[in-house]
Amino acid sequence: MNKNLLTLADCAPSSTAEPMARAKAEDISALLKAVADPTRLQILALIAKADLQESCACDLTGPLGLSQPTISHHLKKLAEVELVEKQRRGTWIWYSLNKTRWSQIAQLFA
Amino acid sequence: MNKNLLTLADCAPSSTAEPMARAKAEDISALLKAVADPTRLQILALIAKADLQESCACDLTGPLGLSQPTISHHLKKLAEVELVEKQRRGTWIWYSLNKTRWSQIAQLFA
DNA sequence: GCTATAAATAGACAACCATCTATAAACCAA
DNA sequence: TTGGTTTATAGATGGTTGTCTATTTATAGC
Repeated sequence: MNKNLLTLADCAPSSTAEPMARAKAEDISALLKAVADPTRLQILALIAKADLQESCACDLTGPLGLSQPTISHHLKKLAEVELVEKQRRGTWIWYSLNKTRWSQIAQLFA
Repeated sequence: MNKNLLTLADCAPSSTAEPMARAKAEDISALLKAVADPTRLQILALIAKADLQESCACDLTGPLGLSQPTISHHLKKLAEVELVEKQRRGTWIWYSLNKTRWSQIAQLFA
């Protein structure tokens, strides 16, 4: 996933050649699906604006008006594609953005 | 949608303030959902690599192994969020990428 | 008008997903 | 160990969506 979508298309020799490999399309799709949810976009924005750019899950339920398991579910989805990272400090688990992964998405559309 | 997601977060004064407006999150989500599908990513790549960077729907069914209505369905989704544009020339309808819209996505993750 | 081709629509169906409640697991402090 | 707090998991449910077949609409040529 080191080339963007448009240049990826150039890998094939002609306009009637094979399409982008399905497996690669599914990889990119999985990453984008994780971001393409309104609640997860709000979660990412909340983390980004928090002090030290990290939040614990319990700080997200209130502003978003969602149950704790629902927030946990979304954070798991974001962690699965490595868009957020978790770090346990005592009772709390702190979530932060993986900016490398973030900019990889930007590269896809550059 | 003229600021990216991370700076959008800065609009709020403190870490306990309101989250990103739900309506805005849903707008961005709708755009990203349109791209976050493996078949639609393949369609976009096929259009990008085609001669003159445009394809008619009938050129997509073969390489992707999908029915004509399914391709039509995906092209409609992409057109709804203005990621592709359509132009009728006789019997065929030619689809091309809206690169302005494309780069707007890149801006979100810049 | 008739026929052929391209694209869109309608309707059906299976798979996926966001959310909830209820419960369990992990951790800290007495 | 007991109790309180935070996070994760299990299971259920309603809504969304990708795909298909069948049909309709639009255009071109005879």
